[in-house]
Amino acid sequence: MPDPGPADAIIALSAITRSVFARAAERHSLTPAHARMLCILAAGPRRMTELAALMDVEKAALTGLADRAERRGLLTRSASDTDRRAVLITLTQAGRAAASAFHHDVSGQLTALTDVLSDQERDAFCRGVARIRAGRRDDAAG
Amino acid sequence: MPDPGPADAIIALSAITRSVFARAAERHSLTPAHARMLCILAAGPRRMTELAALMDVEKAALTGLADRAERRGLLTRSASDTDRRAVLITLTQAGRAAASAFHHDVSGQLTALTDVLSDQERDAFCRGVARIRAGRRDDAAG
DNA sequence: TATTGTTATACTCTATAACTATA
DNA sequence: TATAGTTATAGAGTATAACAATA
Repeated sequence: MPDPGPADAIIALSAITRSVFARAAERHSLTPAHARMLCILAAGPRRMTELAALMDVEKAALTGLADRAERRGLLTRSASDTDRRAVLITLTQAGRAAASAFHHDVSGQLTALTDVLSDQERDAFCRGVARIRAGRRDDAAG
Repeated sequence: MPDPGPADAIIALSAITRSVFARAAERHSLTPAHARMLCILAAGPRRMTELAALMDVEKAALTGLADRAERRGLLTRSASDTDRRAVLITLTQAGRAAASAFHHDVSGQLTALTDVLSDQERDAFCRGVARIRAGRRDDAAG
């Protein structure tokens, strides 16, 4: 492998992130899947189907995931006002606290990784990722 | 969230990679865990303990993972010449072909993501990641 | 008819603890 | 004693298919 290339860079960065994420979840007594779910729900309540799509899992898989999180007191189910079939998933106070602590931990770890970069390099990195994300959204839309 | 920052950039990129990886694995009839294992083994045979460390799972978990991959004809176990306790995991021809096809697929998808960047930006991104990786290795060493 | 969520079922993935064979 | 790998066990995560309730 003479020239790593952008794909290998992304893969390597992802492996690091995966590891950071897994260890942080363990520190906060969360499974990686629950940690991911909490981070999404931190932005606000979601319906089951909506949350399943955001997590990229089947709705049937989400039922079990939500069951276990509910049993651990991280979230609650409630009825929707407008659609009697729908269920609204909302974080409990404990769930919000866990989401916040976990996110703070992970963010700190990941930000620390970029300490080796100059301010200029760090900005360039962030801009590059923003462009990639924007390009991907266009892809999905078009 | 007024200023995304480097942590959010890394998290976003990781989410994209996760999705690309999962869909590619599905296309190649591999589980994500098997795909990951094949990519590591593509570099050469490994002992169970060694492979478990590289995958960041317990050796007991690797036994089942290797069992299923062996059953699917992706790898073989063989005895080590120097240590009669050790087992050497080697890809079969089918395993090498699957690893190669999967890696090619994922690399293509990820490289395409960076098409929205200029050559200069892409180089800056790769250099940044290389620096982050180097910093992390120093961390682990020191 | 289509959609929302659950249940039923069957795997895969994972960790912990206990075990064996070897070093 | 320590290490390499397996087995036993238990639980989490996931998908597919079938279902009830509601739209």
